[in-house]
Amino acid sequence: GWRAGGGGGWLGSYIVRGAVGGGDRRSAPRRTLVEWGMRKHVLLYGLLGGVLIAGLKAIEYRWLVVEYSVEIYGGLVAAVFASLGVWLGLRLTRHTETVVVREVMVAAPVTFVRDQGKLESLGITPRELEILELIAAGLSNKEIAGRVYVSENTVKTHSSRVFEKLGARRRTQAVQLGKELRLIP
Amino acid sequence: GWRAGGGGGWLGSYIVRGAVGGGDRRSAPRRTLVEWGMRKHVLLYGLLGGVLIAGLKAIEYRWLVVEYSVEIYGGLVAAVFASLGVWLGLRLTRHTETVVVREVMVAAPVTFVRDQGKLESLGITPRELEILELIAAGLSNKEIAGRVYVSENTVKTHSSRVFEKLGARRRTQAVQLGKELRLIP
DNA sequence: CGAAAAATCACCCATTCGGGTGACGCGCGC
DNA sequence: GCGCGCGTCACCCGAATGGGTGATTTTTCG
Repeated sequence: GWRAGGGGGWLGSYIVRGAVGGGDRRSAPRRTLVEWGMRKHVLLYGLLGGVLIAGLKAIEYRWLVVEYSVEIYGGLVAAVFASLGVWLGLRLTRHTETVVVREVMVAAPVTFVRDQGKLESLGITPRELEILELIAAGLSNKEIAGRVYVSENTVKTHSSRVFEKLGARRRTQAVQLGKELRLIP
Repeated sequence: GWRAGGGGGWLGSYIVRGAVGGGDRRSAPRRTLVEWGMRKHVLLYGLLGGVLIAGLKAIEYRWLVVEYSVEIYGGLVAAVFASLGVWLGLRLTRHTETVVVREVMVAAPVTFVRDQGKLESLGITPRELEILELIAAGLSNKEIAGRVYVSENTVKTHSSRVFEKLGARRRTQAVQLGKELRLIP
């Protein structure tokens, strides 16, 4: 015969110490949460051990053949505690996440900011810039004149001035330079 | 007394089956590697179990008081298998990584991708596209002619065709449309 | 091979563009 | 008040551009 009470208590305390030591090393960063989880696990573990012992003791007086009880008992204990160990191990490391931050190139919404400094340094007036924008939009001088309600000659004057200030000899070149210098989007 | 040989073998085979089942469910994706690791673990596990049984049997004939051998045996088995279970559980889930992809807004190096579909649907030839690009760069027909080693008349023909295909009436408009349609950067 | 597509070049004509000059009015600051 | 910057407009002229037609050569592809 074997004494269930003494065995159960001894086993329980032993496992408790082992489990606490292992868990504490692995989950150092989040101490508070893990410690609570550990206690819960330990309690559950000891409880299950006690239930097992009690169950085995009850069984002993009913069905089991005495001659093989040691073997069966050892096997059951090993199997159950091994399973519990695996389960506990999985529990302990279930939240061990390795966060991998991967930077992904995302097309940034191109917010155009006009280079006011370059604008002033070149001496380009607001009206001239407006004409340049309309030129960049692909409008002819006549169309621009109609759009801003001035004569075509005025548009030509403005465009000539802005070309001169940009150092451009053609309107396509002016557009190209204007985009490069961040004067127009 | 108890029979170490029979007990060891029975325990070993039981644990093996339990461990294989658990590991197989959790690590389905990387089957080959894990299966090898599993076998290693299983072998190690069984081996340790056998060693334990053998050790216990040897100990039985030397020091231990027979009356308490069952209790001690059960406790040792439980402790060792519980530890092994924890260890095995940790092993099995050690590489469980949760990859968190965090998208970061980065000033996108504007990778221009030409819209080949629109290019073909409009029937714009490579040469015409080349001329359009040079127009967008702000070059005159004469400059383009010198750049690509053809006569100015040829450049005019190409530009006329590409204007017609784009529905543009001026080169600035053609440039604007070309950029909108993602034909030129 | 042979047809279709692409590339090349020429000529003509009208429009647009670029450059230059001159002028007028308006608002702002010295 | 006067100068200055800015915006406006006009005229002239040469160059560049756009549009059309026609033709030849080269490349591509069935």
